[in-house]
Amino acid sequence: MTGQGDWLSKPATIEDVALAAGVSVATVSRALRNLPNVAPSTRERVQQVADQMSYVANRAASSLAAGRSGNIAVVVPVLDSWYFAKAVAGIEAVLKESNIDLLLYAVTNEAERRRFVADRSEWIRRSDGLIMFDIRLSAQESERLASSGARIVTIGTESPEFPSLMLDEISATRAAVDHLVASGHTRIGVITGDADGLGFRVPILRLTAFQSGIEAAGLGLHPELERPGGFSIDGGREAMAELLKLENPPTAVFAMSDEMAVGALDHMRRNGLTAPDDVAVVGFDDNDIAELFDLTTVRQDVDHIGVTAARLVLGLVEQTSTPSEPERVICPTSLVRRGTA
Amino acid sequence: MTGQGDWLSKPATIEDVALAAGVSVATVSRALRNLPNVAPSTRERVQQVADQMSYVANRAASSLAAGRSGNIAVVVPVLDSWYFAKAVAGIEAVLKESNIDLLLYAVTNEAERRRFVADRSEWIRRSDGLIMFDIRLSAQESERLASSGARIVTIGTESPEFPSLMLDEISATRAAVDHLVASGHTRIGVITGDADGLGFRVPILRLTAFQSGIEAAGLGLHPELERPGGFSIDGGREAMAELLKLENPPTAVFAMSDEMAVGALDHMRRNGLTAPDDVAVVGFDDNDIAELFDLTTVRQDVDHIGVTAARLVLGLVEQTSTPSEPERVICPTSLVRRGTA
DNA sequence: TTGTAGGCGTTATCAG
DNA sequence: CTGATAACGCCTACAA
Repeated sequence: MTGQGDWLSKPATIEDVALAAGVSVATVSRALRNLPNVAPSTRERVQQVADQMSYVANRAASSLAAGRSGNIAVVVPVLDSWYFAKAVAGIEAVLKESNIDLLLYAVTNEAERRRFVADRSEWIRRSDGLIMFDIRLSAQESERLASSGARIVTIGTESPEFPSLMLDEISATRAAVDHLVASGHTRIGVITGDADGLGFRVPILRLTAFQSGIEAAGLGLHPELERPGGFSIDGGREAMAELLKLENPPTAVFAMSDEMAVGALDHMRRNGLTAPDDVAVVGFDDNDIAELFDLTTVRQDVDHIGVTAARLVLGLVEQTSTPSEPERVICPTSLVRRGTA
Repeated sequence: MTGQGDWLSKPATIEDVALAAGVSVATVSRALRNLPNVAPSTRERVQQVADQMSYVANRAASSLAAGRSGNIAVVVPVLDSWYFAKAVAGIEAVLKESNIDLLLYAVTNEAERRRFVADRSEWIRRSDGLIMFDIRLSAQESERLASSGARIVTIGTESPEFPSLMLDEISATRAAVDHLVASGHTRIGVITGDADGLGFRVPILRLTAFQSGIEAAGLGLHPELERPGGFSIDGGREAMAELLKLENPPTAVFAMSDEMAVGALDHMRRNGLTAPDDVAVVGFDDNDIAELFDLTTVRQDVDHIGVTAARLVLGLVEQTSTPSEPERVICPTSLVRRGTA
């Protein structure tokens, strides 16, 4: 029982440390933050005293004085999905190294989205930088955000003002479609996605790519083969049900997420159908359950996306000057061939 | 194009508003926070001026002055798992209503855990309250945290100092075991869990309950039937592989999470085995994929857990006095009977 | 290398 | 009901 840890039950302030170490608060501040111009011996002594008093700078105070909050905000449309959970995990890991905190916001529907961009200054000033996933921004909105001094990295969306991370949706989707075409399929369906009218950009890109792939293969476009699946298992199930009810059902289906693909497969199984014999299925993501279903899918490295995004914001925060041309990172994808297609 | 929104490209301060409204900063502060003792007319005018200047209080400044950070920290052992993602989503939804921010920390291994409790003051003072999931705390550690003034709600763990949320692990597990026993099984295996030596309390409780269930049924305890699965799909797969290699393999298996159960099922399928004919399987959680695998499992309402935890911390933060007896909430579970057992 | 002191933007106390 | 005015705890020129 040492008991020397706590300081009078009230947190020690920088002044307490200064007093105890026999130096000025300025020196303590510099010493503890590893700034230059501090004698090694002084630094060490201050360090020790601080440790002994278990001193830790008051975040609010230093934020106020320094003008930086010391945290990064992450905005996602949903939390409880494989993709976002994984991405956030990647971000957290990076931020932790820099001792900066992660503020998490969910913008799950259009109403929240509007409020979010409307109250921009409020959110922006709670953090030094933002990572926004798939949040649609009108030209005016992103312009305003930028002029509000926001440091933002967008994922799944692009705007002229901010650096962004995207998959090469075109070639990713084309890989899936081409694979299906190469397997001899001529009637290919697609399960698209959106969530609560948030106007995701990604499914639009994928649909366009899908269509161009179909046309490139000399196959006609059939709107009835395009069904929304809401990026959920249930949605995938229903979409597949609709597709199979068609007079002339597809022999292959591309789902824009593994969840939807798995839902589709489940519907098939329940009706005694199997992939790829009855209908071939390709998913997107390569999440944990893809392997369980032996699902052929387009893999993306979500962890890497999170890590990269985090590094990007940190870069944005460090540098004072905004680069003329915001960086655009394209993340790689690859087709994982398994049993369903 | 109104253009009246931004204020000189620099955020307006409370003083700017006061000046523009012709009142003192004190009045502005009171008016905007809906405190009493402000003339309705005054309040309205201030409100308008503030809106027009799109003024929003500086979080750091008010935190410093008020002594409250305005955010709640959530500490989880992993982010990218169904359970935690879902729980955090529930928490976020509640906090959003109170306009308080969510700080997310992952404490994924023992080293991080140690650091976390060691630097307690640092974390504690970044937020007004914490929600800790499954983080093991020694008596001394929780004592210190409490005396550091931490307002904590624990989930999956209990300590004398803090309110907590737990499942009734005993009866939940017993429901699973009893179901298996009732189905005539006499040799029942269990796939346990832990993650990176974090010393989860939950799997220990479940194991104890499992054992007592076995004994209550008059069946002998067989240590070789207890296998760790690390709460992952792969872990479940391997555990089942081990169990099946036994000279006298179990005819039924209880897995402490659906992930592990599904992994186990996958291993069986690959070896031409099916549930429940070859081996009956019961999982725990009832997550999204449980239904896909027609998995009999113990359901818990994770969203509700998150919501309740959030309300608890908020309560802790509001009230100044700590209640003598920390609240203990027991969340309900139920056995969902499907096809695998 | 170190110290002094002004300021960061709010809140809260205490008069008026 | 409203207005001064100390804190709040730290950072950062500027001096020394």
